[in-house]
Amino acid sequence: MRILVVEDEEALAEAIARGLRREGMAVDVATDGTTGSEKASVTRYDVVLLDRDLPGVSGDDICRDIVNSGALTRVLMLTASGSVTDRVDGLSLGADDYLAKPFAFPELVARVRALGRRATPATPPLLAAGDLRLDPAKRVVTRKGEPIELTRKEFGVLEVLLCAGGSVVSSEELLERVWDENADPFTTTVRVTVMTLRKKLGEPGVIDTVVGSGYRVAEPVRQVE
Amino acid sequence: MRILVVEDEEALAEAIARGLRREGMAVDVATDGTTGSEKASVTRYDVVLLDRDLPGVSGDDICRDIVNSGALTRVLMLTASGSVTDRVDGLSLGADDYLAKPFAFPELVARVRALGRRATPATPPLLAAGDLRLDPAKRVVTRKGEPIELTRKEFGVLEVLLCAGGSVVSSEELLERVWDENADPFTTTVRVTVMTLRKKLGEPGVIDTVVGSGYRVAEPVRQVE
DNA sequence: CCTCAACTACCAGAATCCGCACGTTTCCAC
DNA sequence: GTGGAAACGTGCGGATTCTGGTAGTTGAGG
Repeated sequence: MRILVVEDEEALAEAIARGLRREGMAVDVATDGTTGSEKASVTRYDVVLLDRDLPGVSGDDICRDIVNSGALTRVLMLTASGSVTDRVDGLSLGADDYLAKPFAFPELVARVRALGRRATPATPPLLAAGDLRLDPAKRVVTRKGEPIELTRKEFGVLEVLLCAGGSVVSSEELLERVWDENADPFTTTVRVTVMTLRKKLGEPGVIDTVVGSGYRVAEPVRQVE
Repeated sequence: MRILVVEDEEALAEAIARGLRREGMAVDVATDGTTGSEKASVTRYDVVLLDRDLPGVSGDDICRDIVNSGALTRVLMLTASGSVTDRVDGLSLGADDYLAKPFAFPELVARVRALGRRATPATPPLLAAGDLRLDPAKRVVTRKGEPIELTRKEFGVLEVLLCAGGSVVSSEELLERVWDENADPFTTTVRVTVMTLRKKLGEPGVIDTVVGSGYRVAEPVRQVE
């Protein structure tokens, strides 16, 4: 497993590196944000251990870069502050996990391992199609920068459609994924929700109907900041 | 996003479920390990929230089952004990994340969301023959880059023929694979559908007739991406 | 008690499907 | 080759299914 440690405290950085090497991992070290960013863009690391409080380029920026690059690299954020809001912020930036200093070393190893095991690429936290933007963490949808108020179900439907990346999603699957197990299989509520959703999203239409199959987003779906 | 909460303390389970629902997720609840295991094996959840200390079937066992099933489902382990060894154990069992009780709710939400983002299924390959392209997921067919609108049956027939890779497919087999079990065996609808399909695909002809045997695609079939 | 998301019921219009009738091609026996 | 039968292609109209849309009801949460 290929690891990058970005940490400005040199002693700590080396200690972590030594410990992880003992666990059989290949560890590189960067002691400032700039070289960390460079190394991350050159080498395909499995996991990047990222100190959030870096001088120069901040850990948040590096995290964003890595996530946006679409690489398979996982980010484990390290921070001195262990407050809950900080954690939430870190995760919504696209970090895959979060660990507060001081931490126990076995826990660090376990989390790095857990991240390395994950094969599927990390999805950046913002979905976009055309001039439409959806932020799953903030639960905000905008079109041409204008915010659009959606109900929970409407948001859920749009999120599933965008996550599908333009593939057709049947109303059965929408029901399955947005509603819970008590949903009546014969309900027409999906259709109604799609309709109100379309009305709120406005022109030109974002959601295509594929008769007999389901719905899909018309514009190509991108993953941005 | 489809979530399962397995937690024996009913009050806590419902509190979690309510909170996650407010975030727009579709949440099912199981208050013991057995039903939890059953539900997890029936429904394709994005994330399973798993209490480790369950009466009956333990959380560890359920976690193992889910991981072994090869499903895309992610597991977030919940536990009363916050000791480091426990955390390490949980993660090495295949859980994707770990949270110690008591936890702050925003953090739970952030972690669930981070896990749910990763559950994106693999994209099936594109089928191509000559200048014809078929995307099974997006349900899109193009010729020379120009999109062609097909009905469900037409698309199904073309898909089966392309999947056959140029081999002859009898109209009986087409009927069997594209239509449902109630299809009249003496129907002429396959012939009609093949006709409209040919008309839409245009010249030069893509589908050959093998008199007495069935149909096949003329050009060699490739898989591209 | 009020508000609003969520849902059901229902209708109208459109797309799709499919049987039927008939024309055309292929194949084989002679 | 030639005649005929079987298999295949094709246009049409009705039946069916599917979808968009409206209005009103229910129920949870504040």
